[in-house]
Amino acid sequence: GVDCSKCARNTRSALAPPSPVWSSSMHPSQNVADRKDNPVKSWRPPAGQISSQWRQTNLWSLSSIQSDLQQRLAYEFDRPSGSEKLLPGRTFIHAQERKFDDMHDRPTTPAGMNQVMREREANGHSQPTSLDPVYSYTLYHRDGPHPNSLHDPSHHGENDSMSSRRVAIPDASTGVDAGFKLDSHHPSILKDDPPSLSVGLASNFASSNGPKDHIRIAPSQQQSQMASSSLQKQYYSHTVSGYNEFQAQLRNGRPRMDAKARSQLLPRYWPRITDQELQHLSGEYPTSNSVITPLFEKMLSASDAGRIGRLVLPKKCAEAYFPPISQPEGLPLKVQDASGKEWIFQFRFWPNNNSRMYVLEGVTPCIQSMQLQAGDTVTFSRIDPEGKLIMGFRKATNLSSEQEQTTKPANGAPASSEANGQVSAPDLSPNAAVSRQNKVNTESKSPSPVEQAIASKLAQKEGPGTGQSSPGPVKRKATSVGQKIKRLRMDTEESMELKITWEEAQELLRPPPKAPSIVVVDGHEFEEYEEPPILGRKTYFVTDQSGANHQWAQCEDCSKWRKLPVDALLPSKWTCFDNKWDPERSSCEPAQEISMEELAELIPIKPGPGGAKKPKTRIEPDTIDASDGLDTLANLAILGEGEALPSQPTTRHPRHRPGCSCIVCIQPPSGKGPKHKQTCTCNVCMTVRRRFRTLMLRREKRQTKDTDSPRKKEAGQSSEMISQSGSGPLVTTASATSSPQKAEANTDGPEDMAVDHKMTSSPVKNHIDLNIQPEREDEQSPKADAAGAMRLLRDNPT
DNA sequence: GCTTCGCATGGAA
DNA sequence: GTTCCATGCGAAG
Repeated sequence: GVDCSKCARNTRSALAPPSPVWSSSMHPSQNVADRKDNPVKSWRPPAGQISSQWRQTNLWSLSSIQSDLQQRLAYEFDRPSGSEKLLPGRTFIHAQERKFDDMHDRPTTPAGMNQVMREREANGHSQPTSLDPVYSYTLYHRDGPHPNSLHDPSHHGENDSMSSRRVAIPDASTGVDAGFKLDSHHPSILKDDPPSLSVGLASNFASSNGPKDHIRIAPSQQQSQMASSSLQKQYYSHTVSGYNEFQAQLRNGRPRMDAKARSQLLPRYWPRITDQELQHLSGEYPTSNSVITPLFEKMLSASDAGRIGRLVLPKKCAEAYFPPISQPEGLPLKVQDASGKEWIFQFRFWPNNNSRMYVLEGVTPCIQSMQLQAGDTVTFSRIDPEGKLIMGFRKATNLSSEQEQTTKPANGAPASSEANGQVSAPDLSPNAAVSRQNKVNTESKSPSPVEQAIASKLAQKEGPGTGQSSPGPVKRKATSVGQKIKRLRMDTEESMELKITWEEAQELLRPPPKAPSIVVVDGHEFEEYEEPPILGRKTYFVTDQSGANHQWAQCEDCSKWRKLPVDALLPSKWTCFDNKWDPERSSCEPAQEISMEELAELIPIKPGPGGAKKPKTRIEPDTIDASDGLDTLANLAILGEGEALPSQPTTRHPRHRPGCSCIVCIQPPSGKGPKHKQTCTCNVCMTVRRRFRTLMLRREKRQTKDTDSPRKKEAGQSSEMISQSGSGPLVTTASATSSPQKAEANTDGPEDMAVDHKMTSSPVKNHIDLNIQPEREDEQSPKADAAGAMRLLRDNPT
């Protein structure tokens, strides 16, 4: 690459104020040296070019492949350009550029624009018309004949077909026009894509966080009046595509394809731009009547950022936005960064599997200049009408950005530029806007202890600096940061770790101290906590032989186990001194209440000191394995209500604190959980039975409201079913006479449970469908209800 | 032996 | 199954 910043600056100053003039000092015969003679690294633009760089429109202004150029020009000049004059896009742009305020008066229909265009072009040309090949070449952009093809392979293939090419001939345009001709001649995503319909003004810009496809900088002649106004910039939204589509169709002589083309372009290459980046850009080109068109961006892979100096270009992007090349040698491509430096890269391709692989060679100096690493993102934009290709970058600098990449679907752009303030140019990351949003999210949401713990653990795993974007080329797979990020995939090992961490965290979660509110959703009551669960000390819930419920916790200091009430919520570092429930054992000195051996029978610990493991056995034969989680929670839920229930640690649904018997808590994971005996009186079975009764009561009530006799009969049947399903005393009579509302209200309530427990401590014979939804069951036919009830009670719950 | 170039390979989309 | 593309790798300089 060549640092032509001086040239660029000089040019800029010499041409100040830069006007979008299309005079090119490059003579048609001014040749670009052969690549061998003028390799990229040593290439310097001819003096004549330098002064014209600032205003000429060619992106690839100094082409070295003369044959390619001449071949193209020969065709282009021979080709009638009349159709070009009917392009509405330019017309539109004319009006737009002539006066910003005219935007409101511009024809808003394609036809109207078209008309304006005709008039304008018929009026002649106010701008220099000297035609030089490079200029023409650069103005010109291939026009793929295949609507469904993002690019025209013929223009990139060795058998380049010129059939579809058009010429942006200065005779048909002013300089301004030419610039937009360039734009309009871009047949591919970029060209059509630029959502050229001007709907966005400064206000839009100011309020928009979304991607910007087009940035319009106010005409210079209006700057004085607009300098202090936010209207200085116009920004084109991508949302209005009607005109754009029409425009594209006209100018391309074929159906517009940008939408499709864009869809063909992988989202990770979609350019996005943030407000701040727009500001930055507009500041970079304050006097130019320019439209900034984000083209694409790419996250640097290890190879891209490596010393080889080759930046692999996405094929579609290269073919859409860069000049067509027919020879593998390609051509030099001039790119300017936001600071004004100009770089010359060799844009070329390699044959690859009957396709091509496009690369930019010689990017190392630029990459180094920008201090980019793998994982950072480079962006490519174009400023029209200058037609300059601008290269920006975005550093992936922080963890949040990385996380954002992993959460942002199919788009691997890294950090927000605002985050690090390293925006260098039109930072067009697809994620920029999302970055900001993510940033806001992360700021507004204080991480929970679990999140912090996980983050901390991950950070430890990754080690310092790995949260950053640049992992460095440690090993090949690991260096593919960009790929990993952009593919939004988490490393398998990492994923496992995260899972483990989360599982570990689950055991430590406790509901927040603040009492939850009850929310009824679809007939189910849920406890809703305003605060996230807290990290607590792991305890074991136990029901001793006397039926009393309590939990055991281990002192952080002395490792002695202390018996605590079931409702005790312990901090993560709990010690005997925190044992306010048992003054006799509120220090580490008193001995343990029971021996370790005895304790080991209660909770899953080793008889020796320390070593609490997950419960594998239970002291009560009919209890449920605590490892089964959800039903454990169901049991646990009832514990707080005085029911005699087995001991289990609370391992899941941390938001459902003891007492919660919601459908979530009582429902074991699908396919999990032990088979319950018909005589099982565990809480799950009890709750299911109770719910079933509630269901039947509701139905009975409704039926009673409608018609008496059939309903009573059915209710009787239902009751019979229940009575048949259980071997013990039945609750049906009492339930049937109780208030349905009360029954509903007390579905999960202690009273209900108490009654249930008394009256239905009998085995069930039928299968209990824990997925049953009483409210929906209500909607079923009585027959179905009966069947559902039978199904519900057919077997024991699982 | 090192660097560069150009193509091949294979995983991922 | 096809295409893309990150990167490996041998040949050449």
